[in-house]
Amino acid sequence: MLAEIRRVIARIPKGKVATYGQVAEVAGFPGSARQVAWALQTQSRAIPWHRVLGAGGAIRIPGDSGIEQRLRLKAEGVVFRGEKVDLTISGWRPSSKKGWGEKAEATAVADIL
DNA sequence: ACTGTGACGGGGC
DNA sequence: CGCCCCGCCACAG
Repeated sequence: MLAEIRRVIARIPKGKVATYGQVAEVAGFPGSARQVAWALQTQSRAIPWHRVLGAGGAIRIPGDSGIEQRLRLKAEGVVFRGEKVDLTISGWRPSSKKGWGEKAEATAVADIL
């Protein structure tokens, strides 16, 4: 479980973000968003933790880490609309077939921090 | 085995 | 917006 979740998060391209629920679903555990959050707390040092947000593009991390997350995301070009991220622009669309979807996918893993 | 706790999410009001 | 409730699941007591 932890491994799958970690793999999915590692695929999120720089400049894009995914939600806890989305990660859980793609990882094969639909409905288990909490486990994604749990995974992040223990694995945060090995994956792009800052690219995972709550539903609607909201930062759910309390305290300074939340501030840090916002800074990191802005730094990589993620578009904010108020306190939340504009998912229609910066939301990650896994293996979207065509259209105005995603281009990079392999660009992610390398640039973690 | 049982209960409480969340970096969660969706639905209803 | 905010609040409540319910489903979810690994983990700590």
